[in-house]
Amino acid sequence: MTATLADVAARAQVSPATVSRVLNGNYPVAAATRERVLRAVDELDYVLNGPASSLAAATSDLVGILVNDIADPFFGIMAGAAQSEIGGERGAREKLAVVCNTGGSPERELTYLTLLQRQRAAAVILTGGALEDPEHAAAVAAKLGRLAEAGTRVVLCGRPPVSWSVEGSGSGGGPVAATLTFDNRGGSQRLTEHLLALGHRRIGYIAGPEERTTTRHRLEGHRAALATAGVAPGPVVHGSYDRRSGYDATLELLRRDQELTAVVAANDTVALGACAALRDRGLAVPGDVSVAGFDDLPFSMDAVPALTTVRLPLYEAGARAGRLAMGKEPVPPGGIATVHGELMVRGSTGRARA
Amino acid sequence: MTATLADVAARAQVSPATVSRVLNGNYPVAAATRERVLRAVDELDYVLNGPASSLAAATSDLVGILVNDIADPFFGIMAGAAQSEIGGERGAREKLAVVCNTGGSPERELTYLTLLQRQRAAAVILTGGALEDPEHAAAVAAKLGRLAEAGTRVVLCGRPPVSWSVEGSGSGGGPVAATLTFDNRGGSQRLTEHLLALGHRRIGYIAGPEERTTTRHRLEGHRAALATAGVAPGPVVHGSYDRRSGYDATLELLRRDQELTAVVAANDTVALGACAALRDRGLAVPGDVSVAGFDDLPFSMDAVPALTTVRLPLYEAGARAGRLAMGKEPVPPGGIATVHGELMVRGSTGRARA
DNA sequence: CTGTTAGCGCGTTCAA
DNA sequence: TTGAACGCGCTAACAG
Repeated sequence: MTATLADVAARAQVSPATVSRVLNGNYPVAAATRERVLRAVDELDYVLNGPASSLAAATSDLVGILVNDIADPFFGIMAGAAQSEIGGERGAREKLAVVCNTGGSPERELTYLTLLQRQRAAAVILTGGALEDPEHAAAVAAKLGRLAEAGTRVVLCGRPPVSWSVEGSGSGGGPVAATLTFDNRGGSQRLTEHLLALGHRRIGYIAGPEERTTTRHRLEGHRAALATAGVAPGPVVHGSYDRRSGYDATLELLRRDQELTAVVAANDTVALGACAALRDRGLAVPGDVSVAGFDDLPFSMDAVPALTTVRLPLYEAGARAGRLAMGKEPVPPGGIATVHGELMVRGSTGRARA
Repeated sequence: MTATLADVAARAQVSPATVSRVLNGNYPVAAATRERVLRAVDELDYVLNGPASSLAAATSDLVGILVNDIADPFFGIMAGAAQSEIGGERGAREKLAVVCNTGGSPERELTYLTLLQRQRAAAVILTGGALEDPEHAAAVAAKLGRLAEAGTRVVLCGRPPVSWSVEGSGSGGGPVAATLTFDNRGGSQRLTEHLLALGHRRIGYIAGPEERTTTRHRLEGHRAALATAGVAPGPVVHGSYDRRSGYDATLELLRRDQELTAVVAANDTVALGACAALRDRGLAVPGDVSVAGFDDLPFSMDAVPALTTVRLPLYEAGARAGRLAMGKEPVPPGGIATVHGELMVRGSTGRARA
């Protein structure tokens, strides 16, 4: 049988309460007593019963990190960074930082939130773009409200603020403790401006999945740049955030406009697919067609040619979200901070061909 | 305040026990009663208290998936696959599949195992190579033993079987319910044979971190192929599993042997770094030097030239590990199944230059 | 500084 | 098919 607190107490000849106190380290305990207790713990291979502890204390040490696609380094980097800030909490109660993969499915997102609510999670971090379906957005907002009520800290990372219908009194920022939102629109706009400056006038755009905030914002930035320059928008194709999608979409773009001189992709992975498609078509990058991505994932630098893209400080943002979730860092004014991207000009973009 | 089982019972005018029964669906309950209870649950926005439930039932619905590096798709793909098999359990008790990022640190690995033991996890999946340090291996084996004793199913995926000192009676396979091990040695051997067949005789090798099973097995396969062919081993450099490491190691290899005609890398990411280094040195791939990787991650196909590598069925293996952890699939004979890799010959390897 | 006393919210006997 | 009673293992008052 597994040893319990009482067993340890008996062996150390103290009361269960004392054992609890040395384990949690929240109360003063005589050094000698502590010593004895720790020895007993060791001898019995005692491990705290998490559920019992959580039940009694009405809090748990679970922290959930929701990601859309765990196989995508975009999320892996953020999640890993957040986790490293949460796990390392020395001295205090060890938190169990845990990542949940929704696969982009709205149902699974809600399921995971419910499961975390069940566990009375200490905090929840939602990463990446959100679905724009109003019904689902409302369901998530409601869920987050209930989590917050129960004392769970909710942090958003790389996701726009939740629109919170102010139905109650003016409690402030709704259920979300802090939001780190990415400036997808601005980054995308600067990227397209870069292409325009290189003389490109016929630019195809490979957008992400429809109904997603990230997709829309990046597309809006692109269009804003075109509009400002008085350039007519080129063809747009939607797809998922993977390489295959970029490949197929590029062929479709070429079908729609043979004269394209540049392709802007929803992200780096898609951009790589685009490069592959162009090569297979016998088109040189950037000689015939320039290609640009977004995010600046590690592999983008190694592509041939290296990818022009917008660098998002994913690690830093994830780490900050982790600290915010742990209450280790002050919440930004208004609860919202915008994280900006940096244009990285590399070999995949060049002057437009005549 | 959050609603409790008792609140629901009061509203539905039944006993708490009955509510528990409809929620868990393990006992017969009259349809009309169930209906009333479910309505009450809905009206009160009731969510089961996980800790209380786990305490009473002495089991939890948490399943832990340990990975070495969550930002690496190698692990992301396996973890995502496992999670998808675990999450979708319809009808039964919803499991919370959760991934824990050890970052390759032995301490964090043990910490996470303890945390999962605390939570009385239903199952634990350990993915990827293990550290070969005997002390740490023993500590992990002991931990797994305690987990198994407490009823946690332990599954290994992409990791060699734990050597289990048979100290007790012949209980069989030790604490591990099932092991899916990758045939790193065989795959590596076939890869090197491929290079030998192309006429390469001076082959550099970029190994992974020292003291890791994956590193050793892949290196052994490589050496076995050389020995069989009677070819002298070339230079070997160790590094981490990232692109930078591949870049630096390649420069070092060239320093040690100017006449190298091929470089074998610990994995695809490292291979990409190697390609970059060669290019920067003015060497063509595969014209001057052939390059090969391992794993066949999605981006490897898109590299220029596309990477010759060994394809590991990561998704399938992860999914199978997930099913094994859930007891949805029969354990392989002896508790151990070997997953083989497939040699993928692509553009990055060619005939050795004269 | 330490022991005693109550529950935390739920699952699971036992009866009915 | 349902209800009553007990206890899971621990923390948090309150004494001492």
